[in-house]
Formats: sequence, structure tokens, C-alpha cells
Amino acid sequence: MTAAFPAATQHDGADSPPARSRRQEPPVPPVMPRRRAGRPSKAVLDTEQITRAALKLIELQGYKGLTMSALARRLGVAPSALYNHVAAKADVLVLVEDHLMAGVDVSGFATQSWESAVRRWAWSYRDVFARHTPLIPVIAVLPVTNAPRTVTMYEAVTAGFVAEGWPQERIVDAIVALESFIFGSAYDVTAPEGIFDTGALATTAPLFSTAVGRRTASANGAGDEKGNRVLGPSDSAFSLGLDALISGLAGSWPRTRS
Amino acid sequence: MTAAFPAATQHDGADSPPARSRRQEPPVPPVMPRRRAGRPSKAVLDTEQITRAALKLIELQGYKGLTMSALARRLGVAPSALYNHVAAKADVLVLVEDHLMAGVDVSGFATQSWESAVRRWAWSYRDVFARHTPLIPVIAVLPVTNAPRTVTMYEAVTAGFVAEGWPQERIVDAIVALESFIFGSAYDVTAPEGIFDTGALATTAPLFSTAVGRRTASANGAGDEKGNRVLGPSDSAFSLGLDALISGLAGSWPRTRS
DNA sequence: ACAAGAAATGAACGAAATTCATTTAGGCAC
DNA sequence: GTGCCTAAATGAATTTCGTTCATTTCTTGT
Repeated sequence: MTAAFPAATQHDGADSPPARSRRQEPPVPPVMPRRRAGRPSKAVLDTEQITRAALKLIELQGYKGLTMSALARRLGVAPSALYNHVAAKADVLVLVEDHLMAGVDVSGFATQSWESAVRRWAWSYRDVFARHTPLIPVIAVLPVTNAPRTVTMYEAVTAGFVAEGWPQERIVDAIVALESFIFGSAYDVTAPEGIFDTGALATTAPLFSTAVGRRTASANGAGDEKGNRVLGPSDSAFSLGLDALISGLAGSWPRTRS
Repeated sequence: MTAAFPAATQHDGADSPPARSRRQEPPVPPVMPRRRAGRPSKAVLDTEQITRAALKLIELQGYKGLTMSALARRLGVAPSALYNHVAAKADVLVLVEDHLMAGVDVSGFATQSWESAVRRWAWSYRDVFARHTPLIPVIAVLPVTNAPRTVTMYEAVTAGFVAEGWPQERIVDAIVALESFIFGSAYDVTAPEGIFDTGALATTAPLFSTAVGRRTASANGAGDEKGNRVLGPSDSAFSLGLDALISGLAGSWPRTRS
């Protein structure tokens, strides 16, 4: 009946904690040494290891493969053991999210112009979460309180806005607006190729259909060779929108003319 | 079979039509009279009814309550019957999505200036999907081919862009950029009150923390009385970003000077 | 009239998250 | 030291969901 446990199944050759040798039969390497019940002398799990294992799983199998069972298996542990460290699967997602935030590039805010810094930050932010779209619903609603790296990221961004002279009351709104655009654009990266092909509905929507045709045509012709990344459709939309947002935001508050 | 309907075994396995309510389970329509197996003389289901029932369920219980069982129960049908009309639950979401698209206000594109029309469209688009954020991952990746109302919506928007004189190759990118911002902003609407409260991390992020404080302060003071809606934090961020995007996009292509 | 197929029922199945009782180990209080 | 409280593990069970399948019954096209 309930056969979802590592009883007969083994780990995916990632670990074998205490090398307890059997009588004389080392049947197969990947056989689980089977920890006996009860608290182990040395703690097997902590949130750090859980985070790492989750990231590895996501890398190998995508979010589809990120199940509590799979996570437990990878850590050489029973699924229920995870619940000593996280209250629910959502907590695992939060761990992953906060880990990822450290990978967002905020370096520009210390060194470059506001425009350049925002652009660099936004691209890297989008790139990170384009590979982790299932986290977006989580982030968007997640109180920042227990996400230290996320707060650190916001602090660096805010510093860049302050340095540019932005009025305090508008900074958070501006960041939120940029972030909203970034999250939405991250989804767009994952969209399939012909997402806008109208097919049988083409006659219903002549203007839109030709616009779609022109778009892909111009995109195909525009191979950017000089070291810049080659732009896909989602990249050119992101570029257009980001530049518009940046220039629009720059003009949204009364700067003293230099 | 016996002539009397065996009310002992219900087809649900999860809950029972009679008054025995376990958790909440608001008593759905009257208790259905039990249909015997086999094809009924008159078809009970079609995609139209499924869509309506799904929308009602979402309205009453949110997306959490939208399960195939609940949907079937509401339609007076066994869960498996749904699969004669949709291939999977995702199809139900697509039905709902396309239905909703008809509610997005594109009327401005026929009558107003491009700026006003985009603004009206964007606000209504965001408002619709702020109440349906679970659809966003679906929409963002969904080929438009079998979503007729979605195509109709795009056609109206495209017409507005064409009328304004936009270059064909950039129209789709501009729409995608706006849409990305809209989807991201829809999530933001659902964010809890103190999402940016840094709590114990406040000392780590002094600039960000004060910016957050100033934001809510200015938002609280700014009650808009004259018929306009009172702006919450997510509204003012949306407003700021949308205006920036619109003006930035307007300046992104070489219009002939009037 | 009859075969094909559409549209229901009802009974499973399998995956997944989560809970619970139980076992064991470490760290305090006394 | 002894004893208790709690943390961290196992193993089994529970619940909920989406989905499939065999079967029944009815409609429709030839």
C-alpha cells in the first residue's frame, strides 16, 4: 500500500554516513546502512543542509522533483525527520529563496550611476528567478522578517536610491514597481516559443497577428555579436520595459538640475 | 443492482452530500438526487457549466477550494465525469482564465488617447488578476491559441497601439512589458500588511527600514477623498510604475513631431 | 437495426504532505 | 550521579488530490 519509503529503495549514491561493515558481505555500495530509531549522537540535519539538498534537487529535477520525500531521501533521512527543522514545505521554499537572494547582483549601487546600477540589478534579479519561478508566489507575499539576505539586498538597493537623492517616501514604491516588473518578466522567460501564435484565431485578430509576425521577424534578424548576449523575445521585451521604467522613474521626482 | 439507491457508499470518498459537514463545506446547491450509472439522456456537463461552477467555487472558497471533487460535487456529478470534458485540472484553469479576460477593460483604446487607454486597461487588468493570482503562472506560459477572448483582448490593445503610430515590430514587446508589470503588481496586491517590516533585522538595514517607515507614513496621510479610490501601498507603487512605464514607452520610439 | 462512441458512475490507484507514537541521546537541575 | 525534559531521529498511518479504468447507458450516423 503505502510504498513511498526508503525501505527497499536506497539513496541516490550521495552519502553513506557511518560505514558500518556487515559480517562479510558488502552486497552493494548503495545499500543504506539504515539508521536505527532514536536520536542520533550527532545531529544529521540542519537548515543549512536542507537548503543545499533542496537546491541540488531543484537543479537536477526542477521544482517538480522537490518533494519532501525526495529531499529526505537525498539527506539519508526519513521524511518525517524534516519536520523537526521546518514546519512545512513552504519553509523549505523560504530557505531556498533567501539563499538565492544573495546571488542577486547589487554591486553596481556602490560604484555605478543609478541608471546602470538599477539595470544591472534588475537583469541579474530577473535571471535568478527566471530559473525559480515557483518561488515568485512565495516571495511576493513573504514577510521579509526572517529572510536576512533578502533584507540585505534591499538595503543595498535603497542605498543606491538614497545616494541618487531620491525622496525617502518614494523609494520603496519605486523598488516595488521595479520588482513587480522583474517578477512578471521572469515568468515571461519561461514562456514557450510560439506562445502568441494565434493559429485558427488569426482572422479574428489581424492586427495582433501581424504584430506578432513582425516581432519574431525583427528578433531573428538581430543577432548581437559583440559579446552581448543574444536577445530572445523575452529579453527584448524586458530590455524595452526596463529602460522605459528607469527613464520614467528618473523623471518622476523633482531633481535639482545639475 | 437493487432498485433502491445505495446511499451508503457515496462517490466522493471525501465528503458526503447530506448534512454531515466536517469542516466548513458550505452546503452547495440542494443535495443532488443521485443519478444511476450510464450516459444520461441529456448531457449534464459542458465546458460552459464547468467554467461557471469553477468561478463560483473560487468566489466562495478561493483557489484552495477549487478541487476536482468540489467542482464535481457542485455540478452534481462524479469527479471522473469531468474528465470527459477537460483533460486535466489545468484545463479548468484555462477556461477560467479566458472567461476572465473578457472582463478586462479595453474600451479606452477605441475612444481615448493612447496614454489614457493604456492606463485604464492596465488598472482593470491588474484588478482582475489580483483576485486570481493562482492563474498567473498559467497565463504567463499559456499558448494563446485556444483562448479566444484573450486574443480578442490583445487585438483591441494592438489596435490602440497601431492607431498611435507605434512601429509594428515593437508593439508586442511593449505589450509584454506592460503585462509583466501588471502580473507582478497583481501579486503585490495580495501581500500582507507589514511585508516589509524588518523586525529584528532593522539595525542591519537602516536605510531600507527608514524608507519603509516613510512610505507607510506618507500613505496614511494621503487619503484621496474626491471619488478616486483610496490608495493602498500596492496601489501607489502600481501608479508610480505604470506612469513611468507609459511615459518611458511613449518616448522609446521616434514619433513624428506634431 | 446496429455499431461506434460519448457521457455518466463507482471503485480504485499513486503521489504527496503531514501527523503520531515511539525510540534514543544529551544536557540540565538537584 | 540520578532523573527528567527536550531534541532529533524512525516507521507507520492518515488525508487529500488528481487521475485512470472498467462498466453502464444512451445517442447518433450509416
